[in-house]
Amino acid sequence: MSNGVTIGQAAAFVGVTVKTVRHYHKLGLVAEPERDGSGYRRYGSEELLQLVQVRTLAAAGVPLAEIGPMLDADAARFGTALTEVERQLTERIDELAARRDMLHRLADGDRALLPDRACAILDRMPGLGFGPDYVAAQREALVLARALVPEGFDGFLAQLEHGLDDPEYIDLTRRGQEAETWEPDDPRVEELATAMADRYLANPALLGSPASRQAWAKASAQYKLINNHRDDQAPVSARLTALTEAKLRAAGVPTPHR
Amino acid sequence: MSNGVTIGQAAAFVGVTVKTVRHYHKLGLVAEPERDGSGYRRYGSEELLQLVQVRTLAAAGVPLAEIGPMLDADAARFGTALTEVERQLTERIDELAARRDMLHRLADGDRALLPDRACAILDRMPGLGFGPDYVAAQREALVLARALVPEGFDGFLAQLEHGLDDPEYIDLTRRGQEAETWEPDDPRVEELATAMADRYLANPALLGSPASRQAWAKASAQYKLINNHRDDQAPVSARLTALTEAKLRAAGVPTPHR
DNA sequence: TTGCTCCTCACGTCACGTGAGGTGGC
DNA sequence: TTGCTCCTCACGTCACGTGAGGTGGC
Repeated sequence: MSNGVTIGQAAAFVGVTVKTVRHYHKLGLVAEPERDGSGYRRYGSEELLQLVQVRTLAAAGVPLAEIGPMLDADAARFGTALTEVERQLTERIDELAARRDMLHRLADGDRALLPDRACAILDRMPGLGFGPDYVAAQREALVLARALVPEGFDGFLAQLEHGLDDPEYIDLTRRGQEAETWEPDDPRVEELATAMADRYLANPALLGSPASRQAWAKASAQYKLINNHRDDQAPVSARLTALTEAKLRAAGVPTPHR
Repeated sequence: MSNGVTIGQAAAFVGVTVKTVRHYHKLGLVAEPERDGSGYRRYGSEELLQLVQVRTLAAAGVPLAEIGPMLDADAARFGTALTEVERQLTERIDELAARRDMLHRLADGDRALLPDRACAILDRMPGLGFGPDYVAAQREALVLARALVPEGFDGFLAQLEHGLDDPEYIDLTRRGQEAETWEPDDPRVEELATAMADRYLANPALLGSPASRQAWAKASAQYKLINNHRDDQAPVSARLTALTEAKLRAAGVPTPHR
């Protein structure tokens, strides 16, 4: 004479565990069905419908505490709530798809931290004669720049791209690399700084767009930090940069204060 | 002189809360960075990379307890683990997309419990002269049948479809509906049962395919339950069904025992 | 009789979040 | 000085899961 299905069958029907069904009962999301002679719950289609409703909403990410009120609301408000949940689900799906792409970039660590455009720049450097240490330092600087001054990042990338398209600038930068093996007071440092400043003045794109320069001017503390980061490992480069900036300022080009 | 970004900047960079970053430190998933003079954590690109790695894996659904071992493994095993995680993510995404479709069906409750084919059958019924109570009862029976005897469900649907394509059968069934207003011992019940049995014998598709009949024969307990479910609300129909089945058995057609 | 399902109740777990109570930086 | 960020430590929360200790059905 027992009517309806057991809790195990009901759970299997909607694809959850028995514990989950009991949990929903405890929270009052699904009405307790009648019991049979042995005290077993017996689910009819009424409770099965409730169970499917709750599970569908829960699986879509709706917090259990919101599901009760949703099901109690009238059809109109239930409908609008459903569309909203659907929108959020679509958002979640898109986000997960983006995460999947991110997993791909994780395969080689660097790419996870930087956008493609930045990776492309770093990828070009070894072919242009830059050593691994220099490229690594540039990567660190890019990562910190992106974390610290996101609004100036695109301009920074453009600046670097202009640099890699300017053979004379590349040449000077490569000599700057070698400078690390010189004594800090080597007169060639001063000489190289002058050549660098001249090159900047000859090709102002290397200094960045006005918008980019403004973003960095506003973030002088961060600029300092990113430079310090490199300077700790490369004292001669630090002096070279300082000298070059001084010469640029002398020529009327504003530079973030160090 | 402080090197690196604060915990808040690091958290914003990877898109998590400060608490989450501290949580990862507590679990040992991200190395504790150096502290500055005030005891503040200062993140360099090294720790930022770790943070991005952990977050990317965690956001992809990898349990935190598994992330440590994954990152400690060599590149080859890390790679295979990554592909596996990627596969699972794709699975999750597909599942969420299916959930979204399910939400759509939830908009009108019935459709969430039954596949399209079953809904189509129920949708045809009102147009063929069946009352809302009868359609509702059929819906309940379908829901229970799907939950209880999934392997016999498709056959059950086919049976119903044959019924809706047989005008004489429809006519008899509609009269069965009216019978609910008769006295249980009205002689017309007997008469109708004979006509029903004759119709079944004239159009054996109404009885279901051999495979379907076998599935239901094996599940006689469930068959009983589904019938009882309806009979509670419709005693005359119960008698009508019993009489019809008796006549079919007398004609040599096996019927699940009630 | 054995194994499977069911029952209740209490506690555990996972991935953080909340809040207390306090200090440091612009 | 005010508001914002940072610090630690303890406890809370959400959606169940685990396990104890027991009964019912084939």
